[in-house]
Amino acid sequence: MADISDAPLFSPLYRQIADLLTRSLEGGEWKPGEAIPSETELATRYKVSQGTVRKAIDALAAAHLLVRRQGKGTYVATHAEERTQFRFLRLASDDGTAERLSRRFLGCKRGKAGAEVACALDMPASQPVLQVRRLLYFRGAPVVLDDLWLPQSLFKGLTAERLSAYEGPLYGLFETEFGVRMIRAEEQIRAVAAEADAAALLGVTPGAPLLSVSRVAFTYGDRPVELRRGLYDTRSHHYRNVLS
Amino acid sequence: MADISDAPLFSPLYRQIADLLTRSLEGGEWKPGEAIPSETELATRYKVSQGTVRKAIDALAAAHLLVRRQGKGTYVATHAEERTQFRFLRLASDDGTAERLSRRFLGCKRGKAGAEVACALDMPASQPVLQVRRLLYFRGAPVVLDDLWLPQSLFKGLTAERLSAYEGPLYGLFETEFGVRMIRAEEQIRAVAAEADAAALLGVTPGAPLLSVSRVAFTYGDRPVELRRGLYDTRSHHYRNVLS
DNA sequence: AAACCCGAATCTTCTATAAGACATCGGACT
DNA sequence: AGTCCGATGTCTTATAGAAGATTCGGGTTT
Repeated sequence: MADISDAPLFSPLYRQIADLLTRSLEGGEWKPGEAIPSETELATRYKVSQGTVRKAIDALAAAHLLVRRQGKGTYVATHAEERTQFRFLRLASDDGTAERLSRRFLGCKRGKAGAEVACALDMPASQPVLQVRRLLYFRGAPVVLDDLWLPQSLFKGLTAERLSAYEGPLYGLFETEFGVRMIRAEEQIRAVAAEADAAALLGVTPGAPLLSVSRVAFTYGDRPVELRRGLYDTRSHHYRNVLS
Repeated sequence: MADISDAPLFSPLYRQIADLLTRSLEGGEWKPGEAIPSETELATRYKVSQGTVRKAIDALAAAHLLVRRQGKGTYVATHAEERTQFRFLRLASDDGTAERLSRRFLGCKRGKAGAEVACALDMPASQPVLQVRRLLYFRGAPVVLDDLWLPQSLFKGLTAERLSAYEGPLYGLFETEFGVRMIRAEEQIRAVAAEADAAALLGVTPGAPLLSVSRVAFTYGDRPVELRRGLYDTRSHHYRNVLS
């Protein structure tokens, strides 16, 4: 059984507990969507008070690793069910209507990481990577062209068929099928002119301004596991951001 | 003296205290940069325990309304001093170097709010507004062209001279000179083609892709008090965002 | 005499714990 | 089928002590 001595010393007790919980989450002791043990149960397990466990859980809930439900329990956060997939897709329609979005996968090929991809994913160059290309449609019209790069080591067996078959957000697939849970992401946004191929796929004129969104997504331990570059047609949609 | 009875009933005690504190902040009982009374002092004032006051302060600190400093006290957050003006300006250089930014004000004229501006600022159309235009320079080169619309009722006496004279972030000026503190902002980002005048000011070719950032900034009570539209040259800079 | 160093006192926020209130759900009972 | 009720979660509040920051004064050094 886990014990306090596993955690780094000279750190507040509740933080040590939070680290232990994070490690259990990372190790898959509790799967996404499941409930973790109750606060009192964890308190007896770690030999601390319920309030201390609570404060540790508070920190993880603030980081969206856990979700609290009063009276029911505390659950491992998941991308599979949450309708807030808009936590990672920040595109919204100008008229504010919630639109059904569909998608189409254009390709899924194996290759070796170039310098840029290797750098972003913090891996040696020419490591095997998986490249995926897809289109997102809002109300039937193509709006987003996404290119993804994934380390093959983590996503063995990922094929275009499995991508097309899975319903729900991509990060839900990664989580349930490959045990890779995205925690956090950083994006770099710029305006670019549409190249010929992207313009054709998005139905815009070549040279038209597009939003370029480069994302690196991280899993536990701040390990980068996905590089994504999206091109957004922002004529009737926009990237929404909240500064708080 | 304030009392619990001022707060809405049937809400957790710590939230009631948080609301009272927010009202005091809004009313200017403690000015930005100043320290608020200690937790124990507030506890005796509101007739609750120190821990409850603490939890209320925690909530306001999480919303960046207050800043805690262990051993010293809790301070009212301010835009005037914080070097994290990059909480609202998310532009970063591609090479990661921290650059000194300078600015130049191009104009400051009075007028009446058009339909769009009035809608964004939640005011009747044709209300008097102030329009400001400025350029931001990174390393001597123009990168951002900003247009601001402000309700004249809140910013009486704001002139181009005062804008140029003030050192530090614009929101610091608003806060210290006009008592308007920005709490939160929402941005809509899109890619647009440079118009002739913007292209000339930013030193890009007309039609070049630019990042368009429309921001509505809110003060206490979620009252919108600023509309801002920025055009960013993203050839060697990018808008940085963190999804967490 | 002036400058400096170093604790004690006393502020502050931070941590840990305990006890009771509130929410949810399922089974027993009417 | 509807209602009550208890078991089991989280949520709220309270309290005591620990840890960090500042001030101030006495002692030492320059």
